Amino acid sequence: MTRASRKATIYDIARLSGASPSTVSAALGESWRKRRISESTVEAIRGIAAEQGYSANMQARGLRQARSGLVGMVIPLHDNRFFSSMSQSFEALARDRGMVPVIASSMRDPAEELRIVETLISYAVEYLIIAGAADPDAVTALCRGANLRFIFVDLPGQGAPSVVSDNYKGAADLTRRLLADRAITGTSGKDRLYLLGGDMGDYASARRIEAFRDVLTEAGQPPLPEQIIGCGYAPRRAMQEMAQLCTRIGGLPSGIFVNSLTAFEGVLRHLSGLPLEDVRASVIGCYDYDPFAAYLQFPVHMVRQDAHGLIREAYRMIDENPHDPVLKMVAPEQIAPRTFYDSPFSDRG
Amino acid sequence: MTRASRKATIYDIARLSGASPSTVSAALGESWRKRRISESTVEAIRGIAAEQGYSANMQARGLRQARSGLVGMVIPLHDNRFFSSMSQSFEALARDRGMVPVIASSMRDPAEELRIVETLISYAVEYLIIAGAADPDAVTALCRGANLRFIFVDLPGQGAPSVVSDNYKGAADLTRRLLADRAITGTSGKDRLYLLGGDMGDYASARRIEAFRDVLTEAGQPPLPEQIIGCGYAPRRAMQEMAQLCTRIGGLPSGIFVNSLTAFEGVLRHLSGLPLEDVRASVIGCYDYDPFAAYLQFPVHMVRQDAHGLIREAYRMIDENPHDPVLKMVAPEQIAPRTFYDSPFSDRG
DNA sequence: TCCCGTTGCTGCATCGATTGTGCGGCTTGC
DNA sequence: GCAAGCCGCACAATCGATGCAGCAACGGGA
Repeated sequence: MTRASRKATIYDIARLSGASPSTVSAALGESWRKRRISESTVEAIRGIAAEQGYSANMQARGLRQARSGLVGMVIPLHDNRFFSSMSQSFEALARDRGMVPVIASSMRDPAEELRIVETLISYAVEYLIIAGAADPDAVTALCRGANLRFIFVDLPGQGAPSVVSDNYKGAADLTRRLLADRAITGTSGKDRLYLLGGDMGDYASARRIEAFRDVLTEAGQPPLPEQIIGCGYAPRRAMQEMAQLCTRIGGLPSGIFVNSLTAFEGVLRHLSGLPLEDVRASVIGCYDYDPFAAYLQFPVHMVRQDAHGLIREAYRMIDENPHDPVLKMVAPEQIAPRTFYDSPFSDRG
Repeated sequence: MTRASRKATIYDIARLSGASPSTVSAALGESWRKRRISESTVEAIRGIAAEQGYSANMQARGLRQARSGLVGMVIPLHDNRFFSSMSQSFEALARDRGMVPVIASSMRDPAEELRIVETLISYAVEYLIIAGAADPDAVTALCRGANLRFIFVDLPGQGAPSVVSDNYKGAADLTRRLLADRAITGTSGKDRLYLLGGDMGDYASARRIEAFRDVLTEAGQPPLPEQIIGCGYAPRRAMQEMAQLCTRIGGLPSGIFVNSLTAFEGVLRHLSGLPLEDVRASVIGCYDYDPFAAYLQFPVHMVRQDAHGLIREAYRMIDENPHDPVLKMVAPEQIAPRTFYDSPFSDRG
């Protein structure tokens, strides 16, 4: 730019090129052939535009065309392996279709989540993915009101298109693996399998708990209420609950099913204060995968949720735009202790 | 909305309320007092707006006001503990000042990075933070041309305001810790400290390598060129280089300074195939922190970069808007092996 | 009664890009 | 020689929100 006071507009380019603004607009876009602008004019205009560092004002274009080019996604947290993998896939797929991704995190706060959705609607996002929704019904109402195409991921919405992990199968398989790894009789407080972490109320946890319950029941040891500790996702809270549990039953239980990586952080924190042989006497599973967590001082059975698959299916559903709300399931993957999973982005870092 | 065909506008509200569009605009905003709109009118209009599920069109507002309410940040990757922590802080601080954060990842591709910056400029972001820039000079040129306030984080730009980790100090301290932990003579290929990961060309790695070199030199064992293996950040590549190194020197070296968490993933992958006592004979450090990596089967000296602090300083610099470009340093924190760090978000998950 | 000030609101231009319509000028056909 | 048609472009309306300037109505003071 010769004068850096302001961004160049098509009117500036028009003045400099001697053409009209509409000609400039056409020349810089795709429509110049249709509008019968001569190639020489187009080239001249494009030259000047490049010289001036012109770039279109998307607010003006969006206003006129009633489309913004934005796709939105709401996640609970950035700072989380599962959701940040989703972000990576979401962004890649958005750019593949020439759209600009906008990702916002709600901190699992329903009010914040709603505020974010409203904001994204204000910015006229064309589609919206809501991952791990805190209040799916309110979000559904908002999106319906704004006539916005939206889709839930990880946590489904009532009567809204959703893509979720197959939490039941993932948790059932993990529970079976834990039972197969150690003989657990279920006859004393210590000799039981405990599930720790997650909210009783949220869909994913509910399905996992259901699976946990069913598998234990099949195995002839239906779980007592105190075997299921839905203490949320926060590391600190999980650590406290873990400590309490150990105090209550007088030591580590035979097996622990940890419901998320963040909760596992807290559990690990507790375990790290115990003698290693005690920890190794327990069998430990975690519903989520992390390469470092896979190689701790004790073996951990893990489940890798297919973040990329979830997002891919979400986009597919957006494209197909089904008349009736669909619930699509994506299978998670069981990861044996001490195993590395090759992420699609492991050639980057 | 009574008819969900379209989003309500101030013109719809005006029609329904019998007021004029300008009155509606004022009533829904902050300026109704200044414009002497009566309180009763304001309430009536707000009632109707709420009923209609009205929300302002930010494209129109932004166009008119020449401000978008957006703040942008470019990061190399979402799927990375360091950068996703930045995202979390960036978003929290943006919302604190009533702005909407837009985060994009470049995959460390300079061309993609430039395209993203152009896009963000098109959307009229008001400030831009570029973390881990792949091509700082090109970004600087673009932002200057668009008259945009921008700031580099983690990797500084020439003659542009920047906030970076104190990589020299962090790496020097880490190197010293490694040397203090094991007697390393530096007299044979195996009995040396190796640095692995990062790009020789990028600023952060360059400073760290400089520190590594200086400390080793002080200790009387100036490093050979082959002791510094700048193989990038990708796990797979780091694994291969690690394997090659072991082949070359006939086993694990006495010490390894791993330059990033992602490279450490690859290193771990190699180490996991070796007998544990061999691995434990080496001293291992990683420039980055992860709670699980802190509790592996062997001790790891870690460095935690203050992502939140970096972003906080970046915002501060944006607010202060210094005339001359400044380079602000933020100290990283040394984390002893088997130690947990309490993140500011560890009460969430 | 006239003038002035205040109150409460409306009209209109504007931001930058897009797009339907239209208008000269030149070529072509017969 | 005149109508028809194409070429290459300009004009003006439009998207939704904002904010300046101004207008009608009303009250109060002289």
